[in-house]
Amino acid sequence: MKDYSIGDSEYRLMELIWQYAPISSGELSDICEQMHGWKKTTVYTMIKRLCDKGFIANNKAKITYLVRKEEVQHQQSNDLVQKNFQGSLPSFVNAFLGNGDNSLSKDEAAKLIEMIEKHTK
Amino acid sequence: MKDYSIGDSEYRLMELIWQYAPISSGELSDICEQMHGWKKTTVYTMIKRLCDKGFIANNKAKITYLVRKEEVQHQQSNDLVQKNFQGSLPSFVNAFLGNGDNSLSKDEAAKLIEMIEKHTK
DNA sequence: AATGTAATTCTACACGAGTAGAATTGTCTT
DNA sequence: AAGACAATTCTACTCGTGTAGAATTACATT
Repeated sequence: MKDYSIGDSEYRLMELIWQYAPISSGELSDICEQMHGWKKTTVYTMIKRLCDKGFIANNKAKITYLVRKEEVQHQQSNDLVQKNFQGSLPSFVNAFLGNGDNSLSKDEAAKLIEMIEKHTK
Repeated sequence: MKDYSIGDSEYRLMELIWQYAPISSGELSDICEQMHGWKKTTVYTMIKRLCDKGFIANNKAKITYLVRKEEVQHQQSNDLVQKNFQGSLPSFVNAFLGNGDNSLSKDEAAKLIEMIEKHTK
């Protein structure tokens, strides 16, 4: 299993790449300038590091991603639940909902229950 | 709202503190030596940093916690879901469950559904 | 070939977290 | 008071990440 550890800013960059790929590094740096105020060298540094980690590829200034967002999210979710809740989804949800300060809409509840049923053996 | 950012090892130490508090720093360092192989100065360093961050207090070598585990977990869960899933619990659960490789027991499903219903408006 | 611009790498500094040795302080016992 | 031992702080080094200027390379246009 790959290691999907990634920092905060790197993840924000990945989100843009997932959204726009394939995209040129130049455009990407422009977008980051707009959205986050990052200097272009900063963006290039991050691009390089993400390449080194195997998240993306950069061929002739065309950026493509090598891992899908779903994979990363899946792994990160599981890591967190594993680390903080011994892998128990109910424990996580319990912590997430807390005491009434978080509540769900009808629609969200329906979606959740449907997923739960689908994944129950 | 307080900032509950905390590292991996620090969290493991917190878990012990939540479990055993109030406990002396000496005992704590012994336990850490056993469980994690940490040198006592390492433990004292972490204790100090956790004190500085306001997570715990150290009075006359008696360690007590200042924030409950539930608070930290609640905040961390929400941070993650906010950052990666725009606050949507269904999106999180969807990523967590993935494609069949994660499945729930009858019991877990029941617990989840109960919680969901309780928190649905 | 010379120049201009985009792309990329290099280098560097800062900060938090992980780790731990050295030094210091505190306290208890004799 | 002196010595022993526990408690604590200081210092320091390593990594990953965030950030960005300087330098270099690549390419296109004159």
